[in-house]
Amino acid sequence: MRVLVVDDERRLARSLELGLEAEGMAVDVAHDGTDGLWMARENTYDAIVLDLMLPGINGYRVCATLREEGNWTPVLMLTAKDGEWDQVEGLDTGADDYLTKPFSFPVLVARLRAVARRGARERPTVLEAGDLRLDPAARRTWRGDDEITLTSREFSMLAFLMRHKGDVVSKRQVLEAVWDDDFEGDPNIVEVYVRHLRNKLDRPYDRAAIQTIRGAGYRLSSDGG
Amino acid sequence: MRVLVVDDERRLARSLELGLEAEGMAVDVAHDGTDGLWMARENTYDAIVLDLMLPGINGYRVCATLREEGNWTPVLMLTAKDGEWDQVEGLDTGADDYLTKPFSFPVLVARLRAVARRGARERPTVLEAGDLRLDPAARRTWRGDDEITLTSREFSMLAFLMRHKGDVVSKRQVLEAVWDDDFEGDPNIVEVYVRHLRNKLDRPYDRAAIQTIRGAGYRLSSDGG
DNA sequence: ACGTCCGTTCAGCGCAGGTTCAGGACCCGT
DNA sequence: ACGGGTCCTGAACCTGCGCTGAACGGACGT
Repeated sequence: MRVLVVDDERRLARSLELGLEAEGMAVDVAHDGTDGLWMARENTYDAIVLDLMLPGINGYRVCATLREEGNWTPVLMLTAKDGEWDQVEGLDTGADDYLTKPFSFPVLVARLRAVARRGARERPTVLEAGDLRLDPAARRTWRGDDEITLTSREFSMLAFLMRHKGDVVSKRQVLEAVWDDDFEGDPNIVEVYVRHLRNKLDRPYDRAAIQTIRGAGYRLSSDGG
Repeated sequence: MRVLVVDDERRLARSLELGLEAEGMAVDVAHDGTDGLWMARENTYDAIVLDLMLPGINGYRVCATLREEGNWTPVLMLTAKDGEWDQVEGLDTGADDYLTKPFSFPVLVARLRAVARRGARERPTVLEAGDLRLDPAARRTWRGDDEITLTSREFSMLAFLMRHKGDVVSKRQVLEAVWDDDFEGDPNIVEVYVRHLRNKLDRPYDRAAIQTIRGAGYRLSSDGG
């Protein structure tokens, strides 16, 4: 059984590596999101242990990216938080299970085996908000029965908004999720893309899915406007 | 175990850093609220030691901001005062524990470990006071079934009042929490915003959620008026 | 080489919403 | 009754946010 461990806490990663090898698994380790993503792409694993908070690209995006690329290797997400939201979030991204830090090692092994046994997910998740639908794996979007063609940036921005539907997300959050954690350009780019999305999703249908909350950010209405 | 220490007293911060590292922890240090907030956002810690009184942004707002952004890293608040208000205030903000200066180092370590072990807090539900409801994540407010649209300032002021429902809060406290702890403008701004809130929340419903306690401050009635 | 598509930057504009201010109402002590 | 202080009120002012259209430049295909 081949396992990839992605965690930036070296000591934890190291002890996981040793522990899992003691369980008879073949373990690869990556210490940040970029490496993790790269290794997951290049190799075939039976499961991936993925920390949510990572330097470079966070676990959330690593998982989402893999899924969007059609890679359905089982993912066990590690998270330092235990809020209900994070659970939903993790699963919505395409993680198959999650574990809250701190966790006991035997539990991790059990969950990991279960997730790997269950095999890769059969069905990709489709995000919905009213009559707005978005399929991350197929990279397709619909408003009702009409398919909407979006560019790459537009798509990942809408995906992010839909994962947070109903909640206000700040411009900063959007930048970190859709662009990069250390994006240093003009934040106005977010406004520009909101505009693009509105032109494609709202204007032709006389709807208002994306609301702007002045001084706070944007909110995708959970009923699609 | 990764810990972030935010304290502007360099000597104390330094000795905490050394002491905690001697306990086997990985310690990062920030000397003001702005840096602290930034580091808490950028990294993942098992716990944060946060001084209440800070230059830049005070500890109260650092914690509140993190929570509003969905960051539930355990926070141990340090305060130089030992007044009842500060305890309530600290915990209401989303701090998990507090410690009054001066404190003994072993006690700090013990509390810190306890707070980290207990893990991050659960995400709070919406704030309620009678038929007044406020959802920090969605940035929405209702009186009964009617949704009330508030501006950014109005919203954060009402959020503050609701976190302290039933308690009298002074104008000074409001200024420090909603504006800045070094706000130097006309304190009358608080009265102006109380007025705005009353116009939106009370007047149309013939209610009186926000009471003024002459010479002391304001109180949000815990039953919404 | 050229055209097209996308991502990004930029400057101008309109206005929501924040802040200030002055006058009036009210409360309280003397 | 009077005066001082606190709070309320309405309006005016003005900053900065978000919106918009256009232009630039790189990647890519033809």
